[in-house]
Amino acid sequence: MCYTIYDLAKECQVSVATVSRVINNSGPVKEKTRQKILKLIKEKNYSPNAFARGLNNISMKTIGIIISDIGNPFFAQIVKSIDSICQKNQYSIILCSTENNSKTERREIEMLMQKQVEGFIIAGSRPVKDENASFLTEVSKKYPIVLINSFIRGGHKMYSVMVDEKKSTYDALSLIISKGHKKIFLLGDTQWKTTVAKINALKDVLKDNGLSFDKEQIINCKYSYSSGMAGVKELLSRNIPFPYTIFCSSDMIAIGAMKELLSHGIKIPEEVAIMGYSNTENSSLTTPSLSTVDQKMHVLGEKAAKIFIDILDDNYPINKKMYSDYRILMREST
Amino acid sequence: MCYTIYDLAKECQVSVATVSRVINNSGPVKEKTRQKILKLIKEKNYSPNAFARGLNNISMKTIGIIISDIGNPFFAQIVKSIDSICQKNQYSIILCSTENNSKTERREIEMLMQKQVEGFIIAGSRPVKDENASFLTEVSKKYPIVLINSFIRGGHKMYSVMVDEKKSTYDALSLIISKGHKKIFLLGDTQWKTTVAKINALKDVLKDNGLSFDKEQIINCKYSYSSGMAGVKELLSRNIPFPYTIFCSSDMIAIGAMKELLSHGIKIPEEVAIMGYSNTENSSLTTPSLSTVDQKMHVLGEKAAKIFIDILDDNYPINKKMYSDYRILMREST
DNA sequence: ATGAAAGCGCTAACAC
DNA sequence: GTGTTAGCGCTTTCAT
Repeated sequence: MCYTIYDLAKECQVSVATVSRVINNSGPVKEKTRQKILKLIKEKNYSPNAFARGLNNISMKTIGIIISDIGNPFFAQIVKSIDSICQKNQYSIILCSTENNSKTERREIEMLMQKQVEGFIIAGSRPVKDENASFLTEVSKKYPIVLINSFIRGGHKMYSVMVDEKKSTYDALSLIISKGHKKIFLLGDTQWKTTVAKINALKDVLKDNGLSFDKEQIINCKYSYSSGMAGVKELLSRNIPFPYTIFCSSDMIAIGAMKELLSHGIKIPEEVAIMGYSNTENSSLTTPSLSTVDQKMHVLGEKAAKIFIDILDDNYPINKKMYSDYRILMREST
Repeated sequence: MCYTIYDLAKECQVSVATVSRVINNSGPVKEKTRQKILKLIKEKNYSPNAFARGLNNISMKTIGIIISDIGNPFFAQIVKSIDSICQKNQYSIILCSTENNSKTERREIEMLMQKQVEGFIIAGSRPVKDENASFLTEVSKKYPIVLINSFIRGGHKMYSVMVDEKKSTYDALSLIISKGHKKIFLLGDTQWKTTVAKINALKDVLKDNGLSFDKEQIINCKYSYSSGMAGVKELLSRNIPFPYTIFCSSDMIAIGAMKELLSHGIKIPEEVAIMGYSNTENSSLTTPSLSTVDQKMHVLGEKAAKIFIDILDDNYPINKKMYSDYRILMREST
C-alpha cells in the first residue's frame, strides 16, 4: 500500500540498512548516497511507518493528558499550556475527558497504554473516594505520571505539581475576614478533595478569628455555571439577612453564582460579596470583576509538562510533591 | 519486557494462532481452551502490543483533531462534543492547537500522519489567504478530513459541516435593524473568512434596508477577550454619538467588548447594543446577557464526528458540504 | 479446532 | 561505508 524503506533501497540501489541510517542519522553514509536517498524521500513523499518503528521500541513521543472536562476553562487553559511545552519538544498530546467518571478514567488510561503513550499527565483534584488510586499507583510502576493539583501516596514514577489549596484558601479567607466580613458560605462539590481542603481552611480560619463554623455554611454543588446558580438559589431561599460572603470552590461556580445574584438585583459586593478560585481568563471579565485565587494555570501546566519530559530523560525530581505559586486577587466582587 | 502472545501460548500449551483467535474472536476455538486463555489474559493483565497490530493494518482508532486555540471556549465545546461521540465508538482523539499558524498546522498534520491517525477533523474558519488549502487537498486523497465551519474546494475524502455564516449574520442583523438600530459596527478579524462572510452579510443587509455601508464600520481585531476590549477603545476614541450597535464576530470578542463598555459606565443596550456570535456557554452569563447567534456547537461537533466515523466505515456522504442549523438569540444586550 | 509459518516495515547487531 | 539478517509482536493464510 505504502512506499517502504525497501522501495527506496531498491530504487537507490543500496540496502535498507543504509536507508535506515540516513533516515535516523544513525551511522556513517557517503555524502553522495545520502543525498540521493534524501532526494528520493522528498520526491516520493516517503514517511516511515510508525508501527514498524514502534515495534523496535522507538518512542512515539506522545503523552496522554487526562482531564475531567475540557469544557471547563480551567482545564482548557491547563491543556493549552501543557501543549505549548510539548510542541516545543516534539511531543504530541492525546487528550481524554473523563467527565468525572472513575470507570471512564480507567478505561481511557488502559486504552492509551495500548496506544503506547509514554506516560500520563493527569490534571485536577481527585475524588474523596478515589477508586483509581491503587490502579494509578500500579500504572506508575511502568509509566511516568504527573499529577496536577492532586497527590497519591506511594506512587513509583508518580509526581505532583500543585497549589496548596488549603493554605491559599486560608489566606484568601483571612483577607476577606480582615475586611469585616463575618458570615461566610462555601459553594463547592464536597465529593472532591479540593473542596474538602477548602472546607478545612474555612474551619481553621474561622477558629483562628474567634468565629464559629456551622455545617449549614457549606452548600454542595457540582463544577459548572448552572450549579453555581442553583447553589445561590438554595442559599437565597434561606432568607439570610445581608451582607454575607460566598466563597466558591471554582471560578465557574462563582460566575454562575454571580449571574444568579445579579439577576435578583442583589448588589455585589455590598449585599453579597463573592470570591472564586483559579483565575480563569473569564473571571476578570464579569461585571463586577471576580475576586479570586490566582492558581497561575500556565505555570502549573508548563511545570507539569517539563517535569514529565525530564522524567522521560531520566531526570527524576527530588521530591514527589512540588508546590506551585499562587496569589490572592482582590477585585470588585469582594 | 512485556507479556506477549507467545508467553500466553506457551503457558496455555496452544499456538499463538489460537491465542490470537480468542483475542480477536476471529475463528473457532474450543470453549474450554478459550476460557483457559481468557483467564490467563486477565490474570497476567495482558494487553496486545498496538504497534504489532498496527503493522498488520489493524486500525489504531485515533482521530486527529486540529483547532486553532483550545483556550477559546468555542473550540473547547466543539472538542468536547467530538470527544463524546468518539468515546462511544472507541476512538481516541489526539488534539493539536495550531495557534492560528499555518506552518504549525502543517507540521502537526504531518506529524499525526506518521502517528497513524485515521484522518482529521479540522475545526474553525480558514484564513482568507489559506496557505494549506492545496496541502489539505492532497492529504485528503489518502486521509478522510472533516472540516467544521470551513470549506475547501476540490477535496477528495474531504467533507464540511458548517453553519451558514453569511445567512445567519444577515438574519441577526435584520432583526437588529428591525428594532430600529441604524448605526452598526462590526468587530472581527478580517484575516479570516468567517469575518469576511459577516462583512458581506452586513453590506447586504444595509443595502436591502436602504442604509449605506462605510468601511469605517469595520474594526479589525483578533479573536480574544482583550482584542474585543481594544476594539471598543478604538471605537470610543472616535466619539461617535450614541446609540449604536456593535456586532462581534465571536462571543469572546463581544464579552471583552462588553466589559470595556461597562467599565466606561456605558449603558447596554440603551447606549450601545452589542451582539456576539456562537453562543458559547459563557455568553449567557454576562450581565446583561449577550445576544448572539447560536451555532449549536454540540451539533456541529457531533455531526462532524459521526460523518467522520461513517467515512471510515465507507459510508460516504452524498454532499461535500453539509449545513448545520442555527438560531438567533436575542437576550439583554440588544 | 488447531498449528506452522510467512509477512507487516523497520532497526540494529554483525560481518565485510 | 555498506550489506545481510534476525528479530520486534501480531495476524492470517494454508495445512492438517
